Amino acid sequence: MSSDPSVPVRVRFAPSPTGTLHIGGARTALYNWLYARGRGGELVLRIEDTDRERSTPENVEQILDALRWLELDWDEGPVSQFERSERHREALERLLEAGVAYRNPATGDDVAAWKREHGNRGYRGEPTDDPGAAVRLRVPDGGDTVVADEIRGEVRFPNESSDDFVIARGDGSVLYNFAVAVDDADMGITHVIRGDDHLSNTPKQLLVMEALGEAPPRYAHLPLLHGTDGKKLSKRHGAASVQELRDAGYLPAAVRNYLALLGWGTQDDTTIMSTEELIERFDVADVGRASAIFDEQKLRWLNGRFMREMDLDDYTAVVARHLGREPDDRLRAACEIAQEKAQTLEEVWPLIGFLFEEPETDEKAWRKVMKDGALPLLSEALDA
RNA sequence: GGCCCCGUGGUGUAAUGGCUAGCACGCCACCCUUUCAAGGUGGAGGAGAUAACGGGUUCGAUUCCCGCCGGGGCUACCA
Repeated sequence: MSSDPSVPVRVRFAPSPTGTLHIGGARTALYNWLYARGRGGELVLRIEDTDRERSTPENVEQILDALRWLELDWDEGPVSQFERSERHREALERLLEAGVAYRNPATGDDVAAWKREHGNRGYRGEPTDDPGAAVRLRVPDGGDTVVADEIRGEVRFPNESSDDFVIARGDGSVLYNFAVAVDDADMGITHVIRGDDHLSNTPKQLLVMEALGEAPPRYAHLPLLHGTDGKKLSKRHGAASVQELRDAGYLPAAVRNYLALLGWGTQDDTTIMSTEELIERFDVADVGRASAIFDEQKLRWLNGRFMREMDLDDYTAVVARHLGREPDDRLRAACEIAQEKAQTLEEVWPLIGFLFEEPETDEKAWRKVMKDGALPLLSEALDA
């Protein structure tokens, strides 16, 4: 991604704590991290928790936990967006006073009705004096709002078809698209790297920044990750969370490598890369435009490669931690055998477990095999 | 419905206005191995009417343009 080298890169990862971090979010975090680390820039972690209904401390902790496991560190934060409400309120007041934003009581149904009468043009409402009404931003009637995207090029959104959208609730609390614009500007974010699902939100954020007199950052919208059903990956569709990957016995380094390859590739076909190499080679401008499907088979293969390349002491330590055992000599000896076979940490125990615990005898199976006097026959063979 | 994005083998990707569209995963076979893996070698698979499909530009298009179909996103006083 090209940018003014005199301005240090400053990116942010801004998840909303409405559930666990799934692989789509993890990839977004990774790309931001790789980009920042590759240019000596900074990564800010911001928690988009303005939805008080769905945001919980547990979910925030889940996200931090996932990030730590992935070994993706950040330079600032976590910053709670909700705790910045004073700043948001100030900015909102400014727009209200300038007349760029106005209070309006219209509901979603009202807006839909208005649009039906106006040939689907963007909603334009009348200001009201009611201090308890929601606040909308005035969208210009003509022209386009254009998003200069590093991955997709210039994307134009005709203003005429955009509604005057709500930026604050009747109680004065601000909405997502407003808070994001204010925060990105305030925090001096230079590059916004996020999922494609935000591309349609970008003109709104651009309009807010313009109203505020702020210069916009650069944008890069990553293609979304889809499930095998072709649908957007989400928690609801059972998308794998980062902690599930951990429990399944994948190595953070392998996950980083795999995730990096989901939407991005090297020109020379290099597949297996250390994190250092990833940092050196990755550029968000080289990310593809098409959505990708998460393929666990390739992750397994990649993970196996990483596991086999570890030295035995590290390997034993990692296995011990996964199993909740002590990395003693016995485990080390067992690991030596398992290392060439296992693709994931989970696969290690089935391979070596018999060395640590008495195997259970399946009575039914035993009887089935030992019928017809097989036992004396075998004993005889053993003696001979 | 409106606005927007996307479309290279099953999956992830690479290169390219012009040799047989490359690589990886997966799949098949063989080798190695007491077994299973791992590893090695080779192969099938993108219809010799190949890049969803149909047009166009061009001497020539997967690559540029248009259309269409399909998938996806946004369209909340959610994020």
